[in-house]
Amino acid sequence: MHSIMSGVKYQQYESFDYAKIAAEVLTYWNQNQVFEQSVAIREGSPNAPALRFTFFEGPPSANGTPGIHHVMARTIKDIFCRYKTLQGFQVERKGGWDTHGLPIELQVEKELGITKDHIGKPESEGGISVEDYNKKCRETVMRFTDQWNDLTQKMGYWVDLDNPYVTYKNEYIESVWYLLKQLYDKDLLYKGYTIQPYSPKAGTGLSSHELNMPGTYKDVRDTTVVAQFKVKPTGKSGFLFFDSSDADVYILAWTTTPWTLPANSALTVGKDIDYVLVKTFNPYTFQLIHVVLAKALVSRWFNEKGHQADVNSPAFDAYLPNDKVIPWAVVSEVKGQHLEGVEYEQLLPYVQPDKPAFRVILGDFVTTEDGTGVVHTSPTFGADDFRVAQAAGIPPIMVKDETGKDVPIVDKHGLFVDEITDFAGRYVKEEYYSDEERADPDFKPTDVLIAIKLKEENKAFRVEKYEHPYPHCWRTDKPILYYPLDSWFIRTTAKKDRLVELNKTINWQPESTGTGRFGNWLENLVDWNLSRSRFWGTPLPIWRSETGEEVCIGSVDELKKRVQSAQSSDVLTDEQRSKNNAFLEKLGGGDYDLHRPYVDEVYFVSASGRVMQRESDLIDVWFDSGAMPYAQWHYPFENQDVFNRSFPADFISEGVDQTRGWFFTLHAIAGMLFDSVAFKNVVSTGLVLDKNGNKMSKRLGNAVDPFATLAQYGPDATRWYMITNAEPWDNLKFNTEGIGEVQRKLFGTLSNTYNFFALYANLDAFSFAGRSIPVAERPELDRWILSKLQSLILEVEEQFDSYNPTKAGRAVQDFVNDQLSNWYVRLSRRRFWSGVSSDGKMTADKQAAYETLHECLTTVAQLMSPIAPFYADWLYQNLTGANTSVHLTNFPKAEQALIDTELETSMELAQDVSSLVHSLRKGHKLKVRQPLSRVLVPVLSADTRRQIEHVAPIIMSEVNVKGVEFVDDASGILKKKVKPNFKALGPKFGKQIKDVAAAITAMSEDDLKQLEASGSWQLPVGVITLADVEILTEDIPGWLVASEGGLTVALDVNVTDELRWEGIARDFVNRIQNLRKDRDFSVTDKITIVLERNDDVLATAIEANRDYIQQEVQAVSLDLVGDLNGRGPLATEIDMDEFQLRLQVDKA
RNA sequence: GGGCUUGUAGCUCAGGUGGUUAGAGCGCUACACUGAUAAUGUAGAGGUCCGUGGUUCGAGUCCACGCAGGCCCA
Repeated sequence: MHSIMSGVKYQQYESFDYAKIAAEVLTYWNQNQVFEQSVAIREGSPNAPALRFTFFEGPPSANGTPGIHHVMARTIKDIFCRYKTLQGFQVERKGGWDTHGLPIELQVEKELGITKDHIGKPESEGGISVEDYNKKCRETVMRFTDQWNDLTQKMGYWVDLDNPYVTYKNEYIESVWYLLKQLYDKDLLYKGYTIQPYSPKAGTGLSSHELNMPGTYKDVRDTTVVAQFKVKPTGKSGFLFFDSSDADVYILAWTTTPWTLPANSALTVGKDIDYVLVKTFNPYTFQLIHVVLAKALVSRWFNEKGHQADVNSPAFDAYLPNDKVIPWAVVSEVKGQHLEGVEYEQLLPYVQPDKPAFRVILGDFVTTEDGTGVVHTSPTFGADDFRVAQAAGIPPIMVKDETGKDVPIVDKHGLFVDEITDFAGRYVKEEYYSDEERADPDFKPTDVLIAIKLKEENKAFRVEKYEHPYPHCWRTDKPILYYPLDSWFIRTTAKKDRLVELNKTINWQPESTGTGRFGNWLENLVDWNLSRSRFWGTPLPIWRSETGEEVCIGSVDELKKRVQSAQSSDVLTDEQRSKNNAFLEKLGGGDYDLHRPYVDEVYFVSASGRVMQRESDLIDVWFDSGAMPYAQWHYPFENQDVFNRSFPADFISEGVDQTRGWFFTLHAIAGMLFDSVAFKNVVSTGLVLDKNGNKMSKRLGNAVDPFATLAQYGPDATRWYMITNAEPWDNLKFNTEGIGEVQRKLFGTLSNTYNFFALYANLDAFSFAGRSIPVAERPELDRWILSKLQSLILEVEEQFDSYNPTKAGRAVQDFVNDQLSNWYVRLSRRRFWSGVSSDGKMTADKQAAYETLHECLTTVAQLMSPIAPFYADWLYQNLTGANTSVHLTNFPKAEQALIDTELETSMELAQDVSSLVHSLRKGHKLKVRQPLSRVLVPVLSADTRRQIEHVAPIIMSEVNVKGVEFVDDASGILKKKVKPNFKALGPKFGKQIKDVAAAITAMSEDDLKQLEASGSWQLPVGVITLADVEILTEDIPGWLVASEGGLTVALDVNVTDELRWEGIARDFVNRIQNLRKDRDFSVTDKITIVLERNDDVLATAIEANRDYIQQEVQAVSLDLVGDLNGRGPLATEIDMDEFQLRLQVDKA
């Protein structure tokens, strides 16, 4: 931007550099601490306590660089905080950093060139101590803080970065521990197990990312079994026996892991899958059987040659053992949901469950892609199995270990336990045996032995080898097992109903995320698995003895007391005692650390005199972030008052991907411990995609650099584009060209409008000092734009209040472009450059114009300031001249009294009529500079007539006609047209509507007159009234007519001599103005004109409009001479349509 | 595979409760304006409203089933 003319009231600019404007405003904010002020000025007094609006910042992780989507997310947050500030609320926003978690650990592993296995190993083996490793994590996690802070500043996100909460700080962890202890005391924190990938040979669980490493999945040939589960004849299963002629009924289930069959406790079917009962023979025992499997998979297991249409086909009787083709026939068909609850006999009854099991349940993961459409379910060896079994109340098959604890039937080495008598001590996977053992000719894998046993017992329908991909441990290269591993859980299911209830009080934007995605998630809640087997995170504050005595620690003080009391017992070893001492010393010195390994080296003594050690788990980082409402204030150890006044949050906003992340953890903790929501309003935002709709990724190179974007376009246009282009919850296809468009369209127009104002205001030394001309006394146009302005304020306020920044922004944009710039300013231009009365004072009209435009611009600056904070401040301060930031003002209050809907309607008619006239002129090549005598507007109602009369002068000047005339019905020259009003006719005539519509369209003019006169009209099918039709005029015979949307105008295109002369005069003025401009004359320079008289028509036209011309071009003289030759070098020739102007123009 | 979501002009998007002629901006074409001027205005062209069925006198809009993209979860 380049400022010209300094030392005037309103700064004028030659050009606009929006990025530079933002940078200057940022400096201003920082120098004047505007953000701090914006919070401070809303501080209440004892008599008038502050209205508070609480916002929670979802902490970003600073271990990566910020992307353009962060600009989007933070713009949303910023908008509503700024808006509420304008509304008079005090909005404190504490920043925060998410510092724990797997991504950070993985990054550190990568940078150190190590794997998880190296952590905690001695250096001599190439390892790194947990202490050093965590130190590295701590350094890494804040590495890009500077970049983040820089972005925060440059994009104009107001948040307190000086006192952020940091999740790795001791105070934060202590608060988290407090919360965990609260849960523990309410019996909402317990130790259970989950099914996880586990490598028996490595003796360790694998994380999902370890499972995703390349080469993990390998094709293997496994022995697979279709097992026959014998149905018990009960009321539930009766229908299966109805047609089975006393033969046994079996449900078929396929498994690629036969070793899990002794742990079977349920069969899972799909609710909507079709199943059939098939009569056939077992291929190994040749017994007649009836089996149940999915209809879609019949052909997978049965040979088409054996198909019998009839259940009683003689083929069944003719069947002999070992016949190649086994006959089969479909007996009946049933939906999966009707199989639910059917009971069956335990397949391999080695171990009895402690609750009823062995029945059919429903699961959403069942497919008919392969197998039999029935899934053999063993809750100890499958994650899906575990989940559906738990939901259906089916117990797992477990045995007791030596300490009395429930354990699965396969031990941690991959061996069957003693209870599985036939296979006790055998590895479940043949790959776990050594190569030598497998080389023995008599060696048989356990799966095969199981298959043989099943065949012999008439429990196997098919045994076959099958090749499929199976995950392997990347360390040992052996197949993994899905295996139950210890985990700590939060019993969210216990509070599910309350969480669902509380959710209904939250205002979700968009609503569907709350009712749908989040609501469904709550409805199907499972217990929250807190455990993570990692190093850098909040340690689980639970200590346990070998016999299961437990204590949960809820504060540093409690920890200290526990350690101290342990020191006074004689149970600890010397080493444990000295570790404890070391910790106590650090605690005393204040330089303690609640992370691993330090808390692992703290030992308690239980009531029964046993050593207690910390459970090695860390907690899910999501608990960290969900704990921020409390932990950010170190609640309840400090700041109880701050917490109490700022909980729950009024507003939060994050990406929709956080639904099950932050949104949930906030909600769960608040609901379970405080019986409250954590937030009242939430905006979940969509993704920022590239301009082709693809996900942005650094790898693909289509990621947009936020710093480059902000540098090129400035933050205001960038923010405005992001907000107004798509609603925040829709995905945004980010295209930088769109920012350019916003810049030209909105900011360019607005800047031009401001500059226009400044130019003339400075010339006239206008200075805004409130409304000196009462609005009621201002011209139509002023009252109209002020009315529009009030409507805009209401609209913007409503949209911001309902958390829709997109509609708020679009409303401002429409006002600026369509109403203010394109109509108000364009039509008012003349008022700004004329209008000085004889005594040199401004006329009231001009004063009104300045005041009106000024008010519109300052109000717009306020309305747009939440979205475009820098530019709005710049504009506001330019306009007010005061050194007061727009962000410290109060949101404008709409003045209802100024809203004149009648006037707004009138002006709309003026715009429509003008548009139609332009269209007509264009069609007849009559340019606007050629004056015409009149437009004719047919009006059927007095209202419309009055409304247009109001704005007739505006129409006349806009389309350059001498008059606006009306024709009404009485004139008799209108040709009317009638159209059916379907909305009214529909309910009345229903199916007959087509006939009615045809009859109405066919009405003659006489018919129409009768309808108008009597108010009703008889049709063959019934009576219609005036309300059932729409009557409009579309034509005036003999006139040039255009119509649109029920409005019709006719234009008198007859150009009289006078009109023609005036048109020529206008053209002449135009050419002179061009000339003035070419010669760089100043706006105030007076001139003399000498014109050669070379055409009579031209001369007549000039003479006839001499006064007008001289005034327009500020000519003190206008002489027509016979011949310009010889009058000097300044003579000019200009083409003007059919004329050739030869003239000389000089400064007077 | 499940839940949620999106699909309207070349591009980005509007289109309360169903009403017969589906809109805007950008881009494109033409013209105008030239005292807001690297600005501005006006007009025009441009559509299988993702598809198929259904409900209805009438569907971009309601219902069902699909197709394609996206997010989350398996």
